[in-house]
Amino acid sequence: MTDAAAATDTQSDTVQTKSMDDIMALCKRRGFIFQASEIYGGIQGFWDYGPLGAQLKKNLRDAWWNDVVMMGCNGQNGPNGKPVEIVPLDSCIIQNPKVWEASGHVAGFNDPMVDCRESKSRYRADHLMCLGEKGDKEGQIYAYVESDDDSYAAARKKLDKYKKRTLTDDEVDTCALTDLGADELAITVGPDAKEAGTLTEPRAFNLMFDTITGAIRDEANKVYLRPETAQGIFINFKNVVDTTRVGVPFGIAQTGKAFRNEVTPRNFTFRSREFEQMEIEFFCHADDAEAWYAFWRDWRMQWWQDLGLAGENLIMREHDRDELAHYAKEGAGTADVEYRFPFTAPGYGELEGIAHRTEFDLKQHQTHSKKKMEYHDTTRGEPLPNGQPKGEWYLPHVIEPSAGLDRGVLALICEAYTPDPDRASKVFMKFHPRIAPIKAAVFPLVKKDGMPEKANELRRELVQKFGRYGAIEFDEKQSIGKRYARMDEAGCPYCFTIDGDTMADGTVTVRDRDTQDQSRMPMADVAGFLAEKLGL
RNA sequence: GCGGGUGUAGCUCAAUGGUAGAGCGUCAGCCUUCCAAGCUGAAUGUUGACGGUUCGAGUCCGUUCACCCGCUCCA
Repeated sequence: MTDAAAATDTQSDTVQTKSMDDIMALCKRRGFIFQASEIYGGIQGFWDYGPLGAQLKKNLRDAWWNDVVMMGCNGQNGPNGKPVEIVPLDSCIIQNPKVWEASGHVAGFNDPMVDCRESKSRYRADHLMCLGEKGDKEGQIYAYVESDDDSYAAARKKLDKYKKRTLTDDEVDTCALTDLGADELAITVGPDAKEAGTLTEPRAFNLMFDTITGAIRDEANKVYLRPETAQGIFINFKNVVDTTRVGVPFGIAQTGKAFRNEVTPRNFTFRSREFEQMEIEFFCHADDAEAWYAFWRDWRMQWWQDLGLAGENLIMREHDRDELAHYAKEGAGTADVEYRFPFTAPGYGELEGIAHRTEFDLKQHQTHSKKKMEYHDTTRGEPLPNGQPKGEWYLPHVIEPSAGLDRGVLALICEAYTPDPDRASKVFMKFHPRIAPIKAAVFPLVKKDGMPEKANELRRELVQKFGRYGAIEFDEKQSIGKRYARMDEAGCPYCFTIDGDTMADGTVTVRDRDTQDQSRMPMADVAGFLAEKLGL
């Protein structure tokens, strides 16, 4: 998360006034999200989706799948002036562990950490350096943070004070903290500590979950649950190229679960240990990477806005060069689509990252697997005598728009949550009709005079036409006000009510969730009305 | 991992160490021609879990689990 652009939030404080506790209570009450394993006391970092949540999540996933994959960025042309080509993939959660060695995750996800008992600080062990007087085996050693001048200066100062004199650079010896033995660690003073021996032994944080394949528990058969779906795409790059009539530039898209053993799962579903990603790896020539990066960055922002995350709660943030991931250092850049959640406000939390990963991943897999990953581009190269291009072999660059499905759902829920003291439910969920889990409700005004039968006719028609997009509710119990109120809390955009006039002239009342306005229309027009509202 | 807070019905919350309750919601019935109306009734709890002190623990103590906030972390 970041608090960039946080300074401009004074005019709209709608999000800040939304209580995350209230939102979580509604999620439980209406069956959007439950704590996983709740009856056994829960389990940290895992959440289950209830009936409404599951449908909401599916609607968001479907919207992504349809717009990205099936329609190739909603049918628009890419920067090359041609339709954007995307093909789907569904790769395994568990792969050969060498995949994660090649990707850097085995090394990167095992950073040993050191805690300081005195200052309560935590450091990455490989980021800590130590200094002491040359040749001194027993005097105190001072730890400092690598390439942090202030931290180094503080350590030097502490050393001088301990030795009661100012040491010259030549008299000082430095080494990595990870090279220290237990004895030496006991006489080491932490970067933010005054006393020696307050640093713990470096402890590995296993950020990848592992398990074991085969019937026998043998460490040699250790495998990992994927921490990102992306690698499944990279390792299938050649398969797709060889078996599908796609040519660079093109993308491979995939949705699926990923797992990260987060040190501190927090903020409802925002940082879960099991989560679902929606990832595109878009392959293009290095020369075109910058244009494609800009294209994806802009379109992905637009996409989230079109789903209802409009306004100033959504921002696009380009990363500073020094905070880029290792694979993106040399690229055109990385940008995040970020949403201002109640728990991040006035800062923002990441929904999707668009990164230029260069050719890093394909190169890694080419090196580790010793399989050629280069693409033969027959549209490039010098023209041959017969007029055809000579062709060019290269490792494509990758633009990766990687979105968090669960984070998207959470943002949609937070955005939709709208307190309204003037209405019966006191709150309603203002979901965009396209992603609303319940698309419409049909009510007989009273349970007599043939109204339930008539209402059932309409219900049946709507289920047949729209049931694949979401639920069509039918309710004949209790007062009409209660039924409207229930639908408000579930976020159903339109309710259709059959009354005495319906029996006489065939018109029904349509009630709008957001405005609470009511108007009449012929029952025969309802399906057309709903189709238009759902964007079908 | 550290510090602080919280945990009682589906939800929001009460309950001096002394019989576990209310409102809302849910369900059933009556009533009802457009916004949780009205009436009647019903179901729902090992008070997060385990242990201890006590004649007696939702309440006090210990441990543990989960959630929230602040650090930390987030290839």
